Amino acid sequence: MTMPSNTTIQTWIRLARAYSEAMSGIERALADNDMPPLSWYDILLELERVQGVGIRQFELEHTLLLKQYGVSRLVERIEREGYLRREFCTDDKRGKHLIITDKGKELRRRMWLIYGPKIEEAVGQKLTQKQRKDLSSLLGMLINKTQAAGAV
Amino acid sequence: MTMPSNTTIQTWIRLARAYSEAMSGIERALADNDMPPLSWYDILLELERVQGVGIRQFELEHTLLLKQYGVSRLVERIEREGYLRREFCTDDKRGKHLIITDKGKELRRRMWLIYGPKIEEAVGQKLTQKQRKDLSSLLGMLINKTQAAGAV
DNA sequence: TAAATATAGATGCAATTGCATTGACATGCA
DNA sequence: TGCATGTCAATGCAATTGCATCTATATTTA
Repeated sequence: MTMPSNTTIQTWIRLARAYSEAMSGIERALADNDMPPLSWYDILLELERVQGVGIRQFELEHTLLLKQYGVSRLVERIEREGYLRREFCTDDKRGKHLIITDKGKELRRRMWLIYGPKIEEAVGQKLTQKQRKDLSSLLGMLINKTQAAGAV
Repeated sequence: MTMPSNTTIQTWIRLARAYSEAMSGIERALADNDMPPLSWYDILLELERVQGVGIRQFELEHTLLLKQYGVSRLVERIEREGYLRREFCTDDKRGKHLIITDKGKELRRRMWLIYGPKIEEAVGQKLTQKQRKDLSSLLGMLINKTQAAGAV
């Protein structure tokens, strides 16, 4: 593998910068409103997507790019606060099914009221509709498509 | 502030995904080659940019989007391994000047041999030259321009 | 089927990060 | 000058993360 061109380097720098600026703004806004970190939102959204049937921890690893022990402990904390339940699997006794609680749905909804406007501020306000489509399309080319689509 | 459109949401999701995939690949490659995390590289590059005159810790906070205590401790660890020196400022006795050592320059160079090809893999290989320019330009519109340009 | 190997998830311990506060000095203002 | 306020950096303590390993169960293979 060869070295990147200057354009490639600059693109990477800006990708990192754009992401980091947006993300730190989001995390700050959540913390300022006494909300948990964004990772909680991502988990809760995935659980809400599958509508009650539950999801396995290892599925979250792949979907959210987390480490195995990361999921295990994150989920433990979220469960401790009552936003999800862990049920033993009947078909695979090693596993757990994760199921969002009503309280969890409510938290996700409240987090979105903070998170949504921050996305709009960081991305929506800065670009025209055409520019957003172009950017989305180009970013799509960088993403490993064997993975799931991903969460807001 | 209003809620984001679907296009805005998708753009944000892809931005996060593209960044996270690239970054985790980079960190994994560095760790696999017994190198320190990318944050060390960013610091060393900034120090190398200013060529011996040194840089203040608070400047790194803004340039690298780090917390004050984050810089303080990160720099302490890097210093402990001999990749930079901290000198007391004469003009501002509260402050320290950070200066990269020869060993630090050497480490940065070796890290680039891992880092560079990973950037090429994550960005360069996935896009044409025109696409890279377009992407860079669109990402540039998301970035808060009052901040410094940023590091590789 | 028994043994070998692989997978799901948890956990002890060390390293790192976050939060709040502190100490030391600098700056602004009366 | 003398005090109030602001800034630079460090640090104690709690929370989180990383790494390595462990237990339990599933799957493969001979």
